Amino acid sequence: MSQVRVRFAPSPTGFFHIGSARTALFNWLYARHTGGVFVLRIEDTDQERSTEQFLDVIYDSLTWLGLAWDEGPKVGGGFGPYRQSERTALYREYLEKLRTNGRTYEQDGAVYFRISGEPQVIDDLIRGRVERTEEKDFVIVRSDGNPVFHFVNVVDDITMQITHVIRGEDHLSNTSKHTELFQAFGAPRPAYAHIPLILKQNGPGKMSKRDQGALVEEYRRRGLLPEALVNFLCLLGWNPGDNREKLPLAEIIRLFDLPGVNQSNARFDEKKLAHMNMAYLLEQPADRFVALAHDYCQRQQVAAALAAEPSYFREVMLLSQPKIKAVEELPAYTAYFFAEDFPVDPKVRDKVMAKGDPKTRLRELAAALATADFSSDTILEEAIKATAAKSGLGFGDYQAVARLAVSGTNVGPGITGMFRVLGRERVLRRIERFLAA
RNA sequence: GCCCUCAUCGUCUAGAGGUUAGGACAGGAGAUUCUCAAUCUUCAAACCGGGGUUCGAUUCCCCGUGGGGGCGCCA
Repeated sequence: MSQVRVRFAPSPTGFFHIGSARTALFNWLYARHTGGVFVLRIEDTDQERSTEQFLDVIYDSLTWLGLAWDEGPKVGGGFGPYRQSERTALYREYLEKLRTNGRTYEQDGAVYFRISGEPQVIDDLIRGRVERTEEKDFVIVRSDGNPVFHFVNVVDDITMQITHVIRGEDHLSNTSKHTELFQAFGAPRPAYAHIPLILKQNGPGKMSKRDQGALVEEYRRRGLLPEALVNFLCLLGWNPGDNREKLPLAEIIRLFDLPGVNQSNARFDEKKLAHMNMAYLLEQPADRFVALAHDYCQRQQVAAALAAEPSYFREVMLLSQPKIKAVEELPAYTAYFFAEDFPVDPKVRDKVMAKGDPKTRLRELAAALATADFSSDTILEEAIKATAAKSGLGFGDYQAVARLAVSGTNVGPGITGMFRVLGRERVLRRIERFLAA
């Protein structure tokens, strides 16, 4: 059997949609699974709407997702060029074939394709047998001379020797147009696999570019891990056949196959994506996590964090890694590590100060910390416990007020780690200031 | 309107002609911790309706209903 050749064929007319990402992903997975070739083809025949900016969005998004193409723009290949705007001679040639066969006619300056009207039957790898009869002749070249999608799509699939067309279900009804054209060219047609659509999470209809969470670029900007998004997208319409959900890409590649793809549309669930992202974030090696945090701070221009010593920045981020759910929480979560004028949550203050004798506790703590060893969390913990024991109290009686004084809030990493990273001087200064206020 | 397509917890899904219909996210309740998370335990939550076929259907078939898509000189 000859090598599998699949293609992802976006048009650069807007930002990169999550549905496009999944279509690209399924094509890529199938190519990797079968040892085939993943072709990127740019469908830019709509000159009105296509732009170079959106072309870069496609390249950047695919690269970010880790979906490298084997043939296509930038990497080349034996079936180029890979932008339809550069293949006009080929289209003219193929149009001529139809013309000589008497399958075209002109009307209002446009070229129409004369359909056979025969029922078109496809044996879809996902949906089974689908039969549809095309009823109307359709335009294949616009009056301005530009060829139309259905035509160029088929010509390119023929000339690029595409073996499997994996695309969204929104093309299922169009397929009869395409098979008519394959027939007219006398060319063998590829196998089809129409994957279900992604529906918007609220309200009716499929996800569109305007919907919340629809753009890949958005996730990237927010610091989402691409591997988390990829894993999540795989699960939208496919599963490994057991109860596993978070699984390595290599394992997905090994198990992925077209008949395993679902037939029903799936609703997008950002909560599940967020959970997946957290799971991946938790297991990131320290260096990668710090790099992600730094990238994000740079993009968001978090000046105070960026101004810090790299080793200090690293300590702060590693302290936060097990506590956060997303990189985008980092600036707010770590603000008090990088500035003395951090905000104090009034509600937390009222609550903490209402119970017991917090100021006395804080004075006792300050006295102990003045001589304590700040080099390790456990030593600090022991020191605080010893102080508490003198008053017949426990660690918990000091924790809340200490946290409030030093960070202004009631959420954050453990206070011992917080103290260690901040250092004695800063911690004592904050406590003094708090007691004086 | 015509055509295509789909149908299991709120959501993503597993499942099989006979199952206590399983898992995950979200939600509830506990446990744990130094707060908040995470983690662990636990609760609640589903086979769209009607006809068939069958000893038996949520599973197979038909109809209906509901959802989604297509019907562009967009892709």
